[in-house]
Parts: sequence; C-alpha cells; structure tokens
Amino acid sequence: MPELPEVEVTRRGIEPHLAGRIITGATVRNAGLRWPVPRGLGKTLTGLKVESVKRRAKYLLLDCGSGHLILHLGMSGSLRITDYREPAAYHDHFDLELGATVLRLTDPRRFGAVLWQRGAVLKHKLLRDLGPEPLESGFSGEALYAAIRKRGAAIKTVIMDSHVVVGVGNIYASESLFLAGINPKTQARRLGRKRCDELAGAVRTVLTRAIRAGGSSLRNYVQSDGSFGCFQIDCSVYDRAGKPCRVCSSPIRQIVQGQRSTYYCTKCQS
DNA sequence: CTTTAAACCTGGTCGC
DNA sequence: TGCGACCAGGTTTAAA
Repeated sequence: MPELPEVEVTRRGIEPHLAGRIITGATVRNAGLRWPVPRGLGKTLTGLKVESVKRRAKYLLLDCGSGHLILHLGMSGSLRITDYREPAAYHDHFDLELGATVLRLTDPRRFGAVLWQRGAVLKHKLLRDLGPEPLESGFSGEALYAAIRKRGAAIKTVIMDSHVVVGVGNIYASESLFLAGINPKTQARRLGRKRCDELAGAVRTVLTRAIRAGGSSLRNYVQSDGSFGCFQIDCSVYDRAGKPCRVCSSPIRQIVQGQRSTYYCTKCQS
C-alpha cells in the first residue's frame, strides 16, 4: 500500500531502530525484485553504521556514510522491525541485520527494490531526474504552473508524473483533484495560475493529512506484527465508484486514464 | 519533447 | 470447488 504517506510513516517508524546502529549482516532470500539485488550486498554492508534514514520521493535512503542503501516498496512491499528469531515467511525477501534487530522487507509482487549506491545518493539514476518533493518549498502553484505549460495530457496523469512532482500516486491523485475541484480529464496546460495554486495546495493537504493519519498511530506505531503505518484514511472519491459524493451526493464516476482507474465527482469537479 | 503501452510479479475477487 | 478473466497502491522502458 505504499504511496508517499505510507513510505514517510514507515521511515519515521524504522529510523529509531536503525539510526546509530551497526549493520552486522544482510540476508537476501530472493534477489529477483524489480532489479536484481546486488551480489555481495551483505559483505558490502557489514560493519557500516546507519547514520540516518531519509526519503526522496517513495525511496527510502539508509545513509551508511560511504554509501546509501536504497529501498523501494513497489506496489505491495512493506517493512517491519523484528528480530532474528522470527522465522521468515514466503515473501520475506530481504533482511538487514543489526545485532538481534532485523529490518525485514516483505513484497509479494516483487516490484520493490533493494539497491546500493556508493557516494552521492542523489546522483543515482533513479533519483537524479526527480521533480520537487510535494511537501517542500520547491513545490508550489507557481512551480506547477511552470512545469505543465506544454502538457496537453490530462492533469490526472500529469500530476502523477515524477518529473512534475514526486509522490503523488493513483489514490492521492484522484483525492487531490477532488479537493481542488478540478476535473481529472482537464488538459494540464489549460489550468491557470490560480487553479495550479489550488491543486498544489490540495496535494499538500491530502498528503499531510494521510501522513498524520498514519503518524497518529505512532504511539502504537509498531503493530503487533512489527509493521508500520497500518492506517486507512477514508477517501472522498477513490474506490467509491457509484457511491454518493460526500459533498453533493451525485454518484462518483470511475474512468480509466493511462491504464489506471480515476475516480471523480462530475458535479464537484468541473 | 510528449505521450502511450507494455513490462516486471503475485494474489484476491468475481462470474460461470 | 475449480478455473479463467480481470483488477490492484509503482515506475521504467521502448516506441510512436
């Protein structure tokens, strides 16, 4: 279930268990993720200290001084803190070991990634060309307006383009457009400055709200199974096809854009 | 440069 | 109960 809020909540959950700890080993049970897990990764990592856990887009970056361990959860991945006595299950593909503590990656669909980058992590091919973080100052109505001037594609697909802004996945794309009152089929370049302001604001609001929903369970943060960020915000439109709009009661419509489902209210989003 | 479709995988659900 | 079709929260890649 990883969209940006889930990844951020996971980051906050794992960092206290990792920061300042020495890596004692790593176990790769299945190297066949989105890209092959690098050979000899355990040897590369052993003895290094995890300085901090950062996030860029939906990538988690474990700063190990001389390099970074890059983790991505794909569509079905999750991380949890457990210990070495816990037997690994079928989809537990990767363990990072820090003494008795284990950071364990579970990912049934194996769209996730475990990579190693020496030196400057932001120069990695996957991170190099990413657009601004939605919750930082680089993303604004002004920046959005400038970025989409020449885009004739539908705003729903453009807002999910990581060159425009990172971290807006399929759920929160629909939710943000609903909050901004913008029809997802609108050509991106047709949006004026004001609507870009509204959309940028909506993206920030929706993501912040979702992080807070996960963060609010921070107290009981580590679930009984050790996983993080187990939360479900109730959506305004996503997965609500045919159900009444929570604002105007007209039925939520589902369409397909760029091979993904989009949900919107035909009345509220003109 | 922009846009589109296919690809990587497994698992759950639905209709017959 | 079984089976096929279809769907799913991401992102790269190639091709148009």
